[in-house]
Amino acid sequence: MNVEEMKYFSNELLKWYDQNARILPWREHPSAYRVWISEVMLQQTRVNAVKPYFERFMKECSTIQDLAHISEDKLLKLWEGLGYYNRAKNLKRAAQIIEEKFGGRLPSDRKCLQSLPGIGPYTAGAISSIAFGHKVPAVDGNVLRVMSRVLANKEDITCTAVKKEIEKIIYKILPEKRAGDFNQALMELGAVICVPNGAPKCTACPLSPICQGYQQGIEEKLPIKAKKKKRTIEKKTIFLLVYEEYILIRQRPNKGLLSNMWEFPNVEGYLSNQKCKEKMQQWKIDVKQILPLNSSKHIFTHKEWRMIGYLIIINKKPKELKGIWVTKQQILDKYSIPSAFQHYLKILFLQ
DNA sequence: AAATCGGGGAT
DNA sequence: ATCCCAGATTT
Repeated sequence: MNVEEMKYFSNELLKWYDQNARILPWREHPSAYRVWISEVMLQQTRVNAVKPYFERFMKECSTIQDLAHISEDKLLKLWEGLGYYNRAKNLKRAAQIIEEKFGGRLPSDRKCLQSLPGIGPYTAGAISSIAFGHKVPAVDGNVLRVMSRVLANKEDITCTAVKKEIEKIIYKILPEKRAGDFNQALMELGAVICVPNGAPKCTACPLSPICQGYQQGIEEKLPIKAKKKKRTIEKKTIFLLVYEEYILIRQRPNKGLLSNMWEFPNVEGYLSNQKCKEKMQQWKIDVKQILPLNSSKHIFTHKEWRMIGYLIIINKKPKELKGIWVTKQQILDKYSIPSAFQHYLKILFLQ
């Protein structure tokens, strides 16, 4: 791209953004804290999914100081259902570091931001440019797609080298004045016009006159991405253990998948009705009634849980069982249960 | 470089 | 079913 085209790129993109920017909660009085929280929530997560979480989070935890001292229960509850729960833990850790080492204020420098947990190359660039106006790129999936089309670049955008190459090009195009708007505009264009999976809306695109992919008629073949590997399948049997108005839940380990989230007791594999009875004996549970429940499945990025379940009404609270007995209300108020268990959680609430 | 980590909406 | 999302971190 020559200098003229880069000027055109920047000018037309900003002009388009001025007329088409969506009204989003984090764009209202965008403090560094609000930009930070929104950008972390938006990692691999769609705008519409984030909106309600962002507004609730800001009500319940409106400053860095609040965040540095929030309880884990409350933090996970605010994040419940959003996914990638390490994001929430990293937010709190970063808030504590910001209090200790940065005087309670977010740094503006990109490299400095990137030293904080949960803030990588993209998020550091986004905060630095959007909240502080620094001239730094913020290259996310949208930007990679838009640029691979504009440049008709047929390299694999999942490669680190290609990402760095795009960052360099963006840096050259970035305007001195409105770097934050430019970065947001490029992402917005990717989300609204230069969409993935099928036909981008090139006739409505301000960059089509300089888009090489469009002019070569290969825009729908771009970007090039390596194929993902298949998901592994895991079978599980879920137990809804109910004693009077209490239900047994347990906390997952603090590492790995859904770490520190709460779940219903479960075992690997499908247990028959008979094997389920035996398992209850093994756990020394005084069973009153066993009811088989409908199967359910939950798809993660890299694995798939196929589940069956049993509703088990019991006569006495067993002592030595791992977990805690809670009411439905306590689950709603305090304990975070991931969406994977939604099917069985719903059954519980029908009881 | 590849694997891990969630959940949901669009196609 | 597959893809992808305002990615980061660990292996």
